[in-house]
Amino acid sequence: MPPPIIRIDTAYLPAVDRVPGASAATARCPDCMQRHFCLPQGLASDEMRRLGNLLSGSRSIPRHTYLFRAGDSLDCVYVLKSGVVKLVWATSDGDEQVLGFCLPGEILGLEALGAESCVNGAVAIETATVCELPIAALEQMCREMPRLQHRLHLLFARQIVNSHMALTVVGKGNAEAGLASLLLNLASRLKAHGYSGKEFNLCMSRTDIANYLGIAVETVSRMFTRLRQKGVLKVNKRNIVILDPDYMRAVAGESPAAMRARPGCVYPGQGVRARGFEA
Amino acid sequence: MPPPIIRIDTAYLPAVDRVPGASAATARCPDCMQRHFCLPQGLASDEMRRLGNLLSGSRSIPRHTYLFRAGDSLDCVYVLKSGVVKLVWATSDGDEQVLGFCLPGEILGLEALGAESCVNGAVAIETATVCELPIAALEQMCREMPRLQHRLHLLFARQIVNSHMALTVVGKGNAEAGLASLLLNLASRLKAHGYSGKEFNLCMSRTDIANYLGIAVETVSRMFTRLRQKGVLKVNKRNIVILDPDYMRAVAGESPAAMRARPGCVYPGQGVRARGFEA
DNA sequence: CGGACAATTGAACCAATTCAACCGAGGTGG
DNA sequence: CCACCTCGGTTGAATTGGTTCAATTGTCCG
Repeated sequence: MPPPIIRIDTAYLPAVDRVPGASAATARCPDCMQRHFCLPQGLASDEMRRLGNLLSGSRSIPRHTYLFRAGDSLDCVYVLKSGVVKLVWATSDGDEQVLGFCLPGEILGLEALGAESCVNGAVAIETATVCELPIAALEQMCREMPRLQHRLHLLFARQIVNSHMALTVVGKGNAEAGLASLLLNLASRLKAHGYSGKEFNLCMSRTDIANYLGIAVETVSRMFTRLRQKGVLKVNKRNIVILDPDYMRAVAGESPAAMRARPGCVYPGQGVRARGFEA
Repeated sequence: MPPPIIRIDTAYLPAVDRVPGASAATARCPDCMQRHFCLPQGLASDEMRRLGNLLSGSRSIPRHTYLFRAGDSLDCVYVLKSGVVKLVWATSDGDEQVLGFCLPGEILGLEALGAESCVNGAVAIETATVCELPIAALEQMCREMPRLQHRLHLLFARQIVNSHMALTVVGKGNAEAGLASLLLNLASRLKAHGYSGKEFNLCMSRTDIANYLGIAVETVSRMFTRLRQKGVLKVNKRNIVILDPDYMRAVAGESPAAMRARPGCVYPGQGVRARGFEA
């Protein structure tokens, strides 16, 4: 029987990308392979060390178990070191709604930071390891370290933008666009964390994807085959290769082309600098 | 010709709820009618005063003008004192995607806080007034005032939760549910800020609603008439009265089951300690 | 008044759902 | 070892909810 650590570090990677030696499970921030993508990004080394000392260690979350549940009052936020976690929340009719997926290097539980309890749960899709960051200490440290504070705000903001991106795509009546967008999003997030932007393993089931995109499982399946038949994707079970990123972007609607000046809308003039965002 | 201030303060209110004397446009935090719902909620009076001094004054945003645009680099966040603002972002094919609506007392521009530039724009639907909060000063003050820091985090978290709620509703293939949910959401947010939870004026056009919900305008119209025919809503132009909230909640799917524990509150932990959710 | 725009309604069409059968992989137990 | 079951995934055929196209009304505003 293979040691579980193998699956942990490589679950979301194609075989070729595996980094065999890097056992990140126990590393503190300054030694962690995620340090350049994770919360402490941009911190000075002593700041990073302090942040690392804050961590109350790593935790391993087996597949299909909850990291936290709706209604839990969190006193920590979590940084995902490896594995994949899905964010869910329960609808009144008993089934769950998938809100998003959390990839390695990303942060979990921010949405509960100022609140007393969390409205959504987090389930490991693929065996995961997380760092725990006590909220009180994190807030204290943000007060002392402007750079960390700023970084935290950036991560907050990203989460919002990410949700916004999901909104633009989900339920636009276009299943193909939704799937394409999700795949591009996952690819680029993995790429941002140092992995291949072209090939990756989907850790989530078709059911989860369908739930997230607000479409039926059968439709997800059909869209995969359609994209495969068009030669845009190579699909082998959950291993995905993006063959034609341009086409993918085109069908996805390419949400944040936001930077184009739109004629037909008035400009207040006062205070707001439009200053041609170069195209 | 009626003075514009009338429209500003009452645009989102049914006539009966109007508060004629309250000209909030120039008030500083300690005197502002929004102070109990807005950013400084829970602050001590001297803290509130300090925050108020930070404000670089109020700005008025005429209808259909941008508060900020995608690509702008914001050095302020904004607090909406009156009016309604929609958050939008431009898709590559030239049309816009409505990401959400911002109601009085809510905060704008958080999503740009840590970033270099903003990916989404903000347009006044109804003539709006905002307070400007220089980001640098706000961050500085958060470092000095833990309560404010915590409050800011809460507002961040709410925005995320709000996006999540939108996600669960949009594109569930059920237009009626989407509309019902939006109306309930608006109603409860207005209620949370001291207005009627039953009757209100929709400030947004059917087109905006359709865009936001990811359905066609015609469908929005049909859903309105359907809900009206069922006796659930009273619809008069943009004036809405919710006659049967239970039915509304039922069709809306009532996404976060957890949220039913606290009636009248969309957000997690609105200052209220909500321990133990049943179920 | 006339033009532009918001909203509503009707009819035809189409994409995605639903219901159903099927396949392969994995696990279990006789 | 094979029979049996379950589960995730794919595919087919029929149905439907929402879109699209089109026409109508009403309202605001120059």
